[in-house]
Amino acid sequence: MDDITILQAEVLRTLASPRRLEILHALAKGPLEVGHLAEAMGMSQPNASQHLAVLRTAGIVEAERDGREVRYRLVDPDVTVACDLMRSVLKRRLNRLGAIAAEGGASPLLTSATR
Amino acid sequence: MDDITILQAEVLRTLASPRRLEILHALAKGPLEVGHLAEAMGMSQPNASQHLAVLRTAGIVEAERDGREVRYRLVDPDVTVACDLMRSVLKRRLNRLGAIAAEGGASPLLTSATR
DNA sequence: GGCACTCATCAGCACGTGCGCATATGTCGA
DNA sequence: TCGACATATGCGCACGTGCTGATGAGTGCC
Repeated sequence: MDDITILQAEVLRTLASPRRLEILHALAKGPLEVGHLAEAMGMSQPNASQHLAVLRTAGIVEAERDGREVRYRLVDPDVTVACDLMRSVLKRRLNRLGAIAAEGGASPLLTSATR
Repeated sequence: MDDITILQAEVLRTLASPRRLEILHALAKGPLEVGHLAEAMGMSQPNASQHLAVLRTAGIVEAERDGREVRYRLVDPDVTVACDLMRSVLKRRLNRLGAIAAEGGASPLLTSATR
């Protein structure tokens, strides 16, 4: 099997978490410390630290010490560009399918999203 | 939490499998039947069918009966565009980090890919 | 040095997922 | 209708993952 395919699957699996997507979305606006991040999105500090560790292991974010705080930032904006592209695709789809669903059509895309 | 974020996480989770990425890659060249797909990538028929069911539930592929065979195709090439974009980003990274690793530097991106 | 604070890590549990295997459903030809 | 083929589904097991709670490691202030 292709190495890049396996690597890509790992990165995708890393991103396949609403929490981590939110973290990326937050870090896209600028670097943040662990505590601020945890408080901003209402998760426990260990949980935030674990998610950040996962993102760091995947090479998506990087850490930098500043006193007793640790500031995290995005390594490469290109990954988030791909994410935003997918995001916009899904947005378009939601709008299109939402219009269809409004007149009684069911959509597989929404079965789990609207439940 | 944002609905689109959750939806995106589900789609990413659906794609976060080397097998399914290979399936997408194969379907990108054109529609395929379940048996041909299973044989082409050396997986059992039920396994291929399950992966296709997952992709179909996520609205990434769609099925069409043709006699006793079922032909699967991509619903929207845009998703694969995002995938290819991420793929090229990773390729660039691999090349860049490979050059660094050649002179002794370690990289978190490669820890799991080269093991 | 001692204390308060920030972050990382560990242990444990609940839950989901992928796989092989067996089997059900659907479709065509004789 | 019966048999052969293509696909889908259900079951069970092994494994990975996310969360909580507790603890350890690093840092700055007194």
